[in-house]
Amino acid sequence: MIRVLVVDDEPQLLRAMRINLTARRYEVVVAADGAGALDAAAKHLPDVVVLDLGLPDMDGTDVIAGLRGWTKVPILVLSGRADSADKVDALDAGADDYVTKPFSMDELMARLRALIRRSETETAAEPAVTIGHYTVDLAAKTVQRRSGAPEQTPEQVHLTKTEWAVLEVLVRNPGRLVSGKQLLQQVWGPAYQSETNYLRFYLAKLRQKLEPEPSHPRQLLTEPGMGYRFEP
Amino acid sequence: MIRVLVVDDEPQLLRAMRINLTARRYEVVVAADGAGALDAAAKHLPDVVVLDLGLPDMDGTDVIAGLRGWTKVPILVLSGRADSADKVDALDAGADDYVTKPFSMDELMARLRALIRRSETETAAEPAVTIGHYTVDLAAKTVQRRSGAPEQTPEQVHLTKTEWAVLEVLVRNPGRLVSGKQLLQQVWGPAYQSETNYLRFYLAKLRQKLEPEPSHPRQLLTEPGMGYRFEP
DNA sequence: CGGTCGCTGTCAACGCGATGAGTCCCGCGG
DNA sequence: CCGCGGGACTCATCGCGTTGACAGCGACCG
Repeated sequence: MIRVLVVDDEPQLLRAMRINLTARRYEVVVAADGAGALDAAAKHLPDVVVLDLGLPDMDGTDVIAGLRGWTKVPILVLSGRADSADKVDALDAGADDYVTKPFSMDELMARLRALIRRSETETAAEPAVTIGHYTVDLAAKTVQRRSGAPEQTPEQVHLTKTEWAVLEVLVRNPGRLVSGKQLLQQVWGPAYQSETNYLRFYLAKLRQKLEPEPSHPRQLLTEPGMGYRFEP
Repeated sequence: MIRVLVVDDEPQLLRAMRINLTARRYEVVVAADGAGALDAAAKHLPDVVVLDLGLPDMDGTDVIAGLRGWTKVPILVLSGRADSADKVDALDAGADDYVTKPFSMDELMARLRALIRRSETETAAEPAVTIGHYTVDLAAKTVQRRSGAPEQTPEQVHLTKTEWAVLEVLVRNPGRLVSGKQLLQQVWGPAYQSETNYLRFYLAKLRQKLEPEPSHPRQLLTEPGMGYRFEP
């Protein structure tokens, strides 16, 4: 869940933000002043910060500087002042966006999405799955031996294009049964529905490469007459 | 030098932008319509795009979509329309910021700086990597022989522009598989998707220049049917 | 209880596509 | 005018995908 730190001294605005953000499935952390904002940021490590510049205890740019001293978290600034000099100061201090009050909540949410989208692509971390003695990284397309695995197992395993395609469909449906027809269509295209020998062949290859005992698979399972299943 | 693509159909605004950007040491490329914008982006590979939504030939969000199809370059949208629905549409289409006309040039420049700052921190992670007997410095664009390397290897290696572009994409994704399509689009632009012979040619050149045994690459690896991978 | 059928796992061989390397041509800049 | 880098084409080679055959196993039926 994406965590948003909202910093503002107006309870009404805080409340409105909390309602809107929660409704959009964000996790919300709030702070009412600059010191509280820095504390909350350090404690909760938010994914994005919405910062009102008109805080009672600190200057807005100082809050930005305090955050930028140790984190690159995206900062969206709210301010009642529309003066362009204020905007330039805040942006050059390290803010990523600047919205003047009064603002449209839809626009604010769109700007938040834009910021989150950009910071997400930086840290695009695809979940890694473990099969047998190996760690499978779908994004990097790598299979590495896990630490603690027997020495004679290869350090890295090479999977071919089709092997990846089959494995990916199974791994993306963890614990769920995938019918043979569904697998064939996803990997080979809609025209392939009955070539179950392809599946047998590639499941055998995957089990040989990944399972400790290929003849007694524990994670790449066959459901006779139904299909295949990846058990995480 | 940071390259800015400015897309607008008003010559006056183009002129003003060019003057301001040039004065601030940016390299400026301009386009007057959507088709020209996509062409110019593919040809010049700008570091940031300033895009007017009111273009004569295409809808603004289509231009954004056309760019986002192959590049993550930051996009700052200019628009005469202050309607929040327009802003939401543009931002959700992939824009990073939205400024309504008339605007303050100082503010626009500050917002550009904020976008560039963020995209720089994304890409400027590891400036130096080692390949074979050489140290590759992406920032300085130099390849130097490492200490301890055999004497007969050249002290310095010269890479051409395209060679750098290919190498850079690979090195910026260490250990991850990069598909041939992705490489082609990032280096040659969106129109190139199937010219895999270019890739073979330049990968061969890079391997000849960097790998100790060009015919048995150890770090610039081919994944048959899938793409290429830089192994750190 | 035995036989047969259907499904699955395994294996070897073939053909094709992708890859790597070589060569030529063209445009551009010195 | 020449040299260099980039693009386009060709060809030999290798690995992968495809294909078919065959054995093992369990279920169902006679």
